[in-house]
Amino acid sequence: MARTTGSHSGITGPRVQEAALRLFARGGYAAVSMRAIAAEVGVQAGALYNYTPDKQSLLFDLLEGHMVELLKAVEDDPAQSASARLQAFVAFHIRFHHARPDAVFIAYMELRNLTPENFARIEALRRQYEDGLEQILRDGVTQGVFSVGDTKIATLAIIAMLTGVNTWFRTGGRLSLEEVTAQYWDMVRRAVI
Amino acid sequence: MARTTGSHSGITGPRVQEAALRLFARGGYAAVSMRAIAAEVGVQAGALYNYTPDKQSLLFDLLEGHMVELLKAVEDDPAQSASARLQAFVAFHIRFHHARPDAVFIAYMELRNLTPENFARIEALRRQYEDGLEQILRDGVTQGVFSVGDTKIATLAIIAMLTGVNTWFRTGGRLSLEEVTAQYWDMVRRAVI
DNA sequence: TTACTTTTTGAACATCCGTTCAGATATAAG
DNA sequence: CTTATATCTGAACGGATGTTCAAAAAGTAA
Repeated sequence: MARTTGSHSGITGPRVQEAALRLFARGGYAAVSMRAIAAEVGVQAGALYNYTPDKQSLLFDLLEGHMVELLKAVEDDPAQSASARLQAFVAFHIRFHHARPDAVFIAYMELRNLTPENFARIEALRRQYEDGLEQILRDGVTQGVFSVGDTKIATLAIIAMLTGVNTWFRTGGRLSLEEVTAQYWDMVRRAVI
Repeated sequence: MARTTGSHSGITGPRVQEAALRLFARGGYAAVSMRAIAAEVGVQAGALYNYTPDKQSLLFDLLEGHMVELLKAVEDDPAQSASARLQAFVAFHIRFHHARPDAVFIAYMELRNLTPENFARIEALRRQYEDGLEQILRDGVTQGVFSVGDTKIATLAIIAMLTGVNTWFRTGGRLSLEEVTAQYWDMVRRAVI
């Protein structure tokens, strides 16, 4: 046998990405074999190479796709007050990351498995995202509504704090995501205002 | 040939742990072979099994050792003010983690490579550490000096924020570790007081 | 039906994996 | 020096690894 009934590139391609994302997040890049990804898709290992030149590209494409999506989704209206912009950022970050736990996990864990060139490209995208938050903090300081010693440190501190939600929050727990977001916003607000 | 000149258990044992720590941190548990660890020590792969029953135990012992050391090193004097205790915790956390970047990295990244039983044991130790901070926050709230909506969330937020220092801070950069610590303490203080 | 393209199989490649163990060698003890 | 023990080597085990590719099957178009 060879080609299976109903096989189609437009279907298998995304399924390969999804399977790789899920398995990389669960077991780690190095621990997941191409055969395991293929089995998840319901295909033999050789067929994966119609959709990726190699395993490394599979990882990089996932990370790059995640970062590009993140940068596309984040919004900032400099016309609004710095406080409102910061609140919007906090809510956005928690919501966006909560919706993609696997991609977020991989984006933080598998950087070391990228080639140096690929690593640099992902890092540039991450810095771009950080710069968006730092600009809000800078504007707030300039306008005299924020009191922040070092905006770069505050940026990294806030992002680390917000991303941490993903490590423990589970839907159906003691608090809703909205309640959690309110709590984090309260802490962020007091930390910088 | 077999036993090499100067070979000794008291020397090789710790060297195996150190090599495993360094290599796991750099490449990830799954990506590091026993042969690579052995090469780092300057020994053949078979010799490693004089010091660990298997690769899994090597990882678990590293994580458990790190967590036990962390719990042993953290100090808290309930007789002091909640604010002083919190400041001491912030300074301790940053200092302790900065001194052990590899162990910290592994402790956060390789949990998924532990067997369920080993994972549960490490998680229990981590929770114990978190509980120490939460107790400080609770006491502060009880004494009316802290204003925290949810002490559990605040605990996780603070720890995530502080641990994040390890991902970017490098000695010799723009700021000293003391300056960074002061900045973080400022943010933590304002977030909870 | 026929001709052509897209997609997948299944086997093969060389290489690496964790782990075991008999035998060899260094160290320590008597 | 002899004996015993601790330590390490080197080879071997079955199996898994990423990747390639000719051949086969399914889909598409006439």
